[in-house]
Amino acid sequence: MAATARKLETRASESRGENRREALLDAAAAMFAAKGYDGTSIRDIAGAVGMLPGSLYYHFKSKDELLLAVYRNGVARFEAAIDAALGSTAGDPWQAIEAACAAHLAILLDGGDYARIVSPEFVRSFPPDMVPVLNAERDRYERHFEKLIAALPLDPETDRWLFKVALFGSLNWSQTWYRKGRYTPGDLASAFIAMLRK
Amino acid sequence: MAATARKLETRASESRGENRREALLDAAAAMFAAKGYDGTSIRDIAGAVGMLPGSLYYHFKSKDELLLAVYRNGVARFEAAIDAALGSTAGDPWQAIEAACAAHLAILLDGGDYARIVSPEFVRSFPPDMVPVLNAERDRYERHFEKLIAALPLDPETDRWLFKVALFGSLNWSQTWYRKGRYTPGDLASAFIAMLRK
DNA sequence: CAGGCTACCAAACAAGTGTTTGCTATGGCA
DNA sequence: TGCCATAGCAAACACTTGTTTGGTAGCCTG
Repeated sequence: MAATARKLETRASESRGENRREALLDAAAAMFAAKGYDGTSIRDIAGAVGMLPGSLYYHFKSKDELLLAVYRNGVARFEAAIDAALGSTAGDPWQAIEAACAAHLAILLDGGDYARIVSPEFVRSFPPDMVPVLNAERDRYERHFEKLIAALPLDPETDRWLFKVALFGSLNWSQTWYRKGRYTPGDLASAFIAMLRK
Repeated sequence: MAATARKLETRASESRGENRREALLDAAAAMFAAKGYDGTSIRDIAGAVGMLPGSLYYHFKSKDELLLAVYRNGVARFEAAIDAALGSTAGDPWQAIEAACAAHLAILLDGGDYARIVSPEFVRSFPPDMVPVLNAERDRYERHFEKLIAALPLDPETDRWLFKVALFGSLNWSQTWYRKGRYTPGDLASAFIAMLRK
């Protein structure tokens, strides 16, 4: 999408500069999301923006670096979403975590191609040596949730680590079955939290 | 594992017959689990059992067919595990579903290479036209859990479909973080069920 | 107008992919 | 002894992959 080449653009600031790099990123995100990392070739990505395969290497020095850029962009969207959600929340910890979950689900389920790639569904299509690097990016994001869970008034015998993985499982698993229409991300967030709240 | 060629076997029933086919299946399962479907080549699999790439096509007529055979084997292990678990359970529905969850986790987390491939983590490394076929196999399995959830005495306003996906999320997500030692599959099953039970 | 930088083209590279084909050693059966 | 299915070898097929290399328009600055 938005991949038409603009050959005859006269404004130098548009036909040159950083925007072709971003076009490559957009195309890469879309194709990674659709067909996985190694289901997508350099030729596919370059072709989508009207470029030859070799030219991509002017902007990114390897396919791995391109993946990392796309992945970072995806994680950033999640972070921005929960930052925004938590900014407008009162002090109630249950309300706060529900808002964070709703924001997380909104990005996960309908946040565009960048966000979809962050899902572990894609992990197995990544080069093995890239996986630790990418996971580190995601772990940083998950720490926001650990803080929210720490503030929750849970039963003393409830393991907060297990609470976190149970919640994250419910949230992230929804990507495997969710279809637009029946539930909104907000519906799911409140339902999941209600099930875990006693 | 168990991939040594037995050239000098005299017993015909061992050096011939179906056992080379099973050796290929074992090798394929191990390598798919380790490096993903398209991270594994026909040459890798054949080489692991001391065969040349072309020879594999005597046993399987395509790489896709090999994948399907491995996947079916994986699903069968899950089914066998919960069948066994439910056979020795009393009538209490909460106890029954906890037993099923424990069995599911035991296979998911420590059930060998066949079972690991059933996880959606691998979906993106499969050929797109195979995905519906494979999902159909898994859906059949999940129906066992729907029955168990239907028998649960839940609040009337609890959506049982959402209950199922929340539970499955918690269970299957554990594959992304679980490491042997700290928790047993049984620990996790009882913790997850306790969180969802009011 | 000269020189250099940006952004890209054109073409090839070496390696790896799934698969097909023709042939052959082996053992069981008539 | 002759025959035939089994199980695999050896070698190639056509194709795709990520990446490199040398060249070159077009613009900006001096």
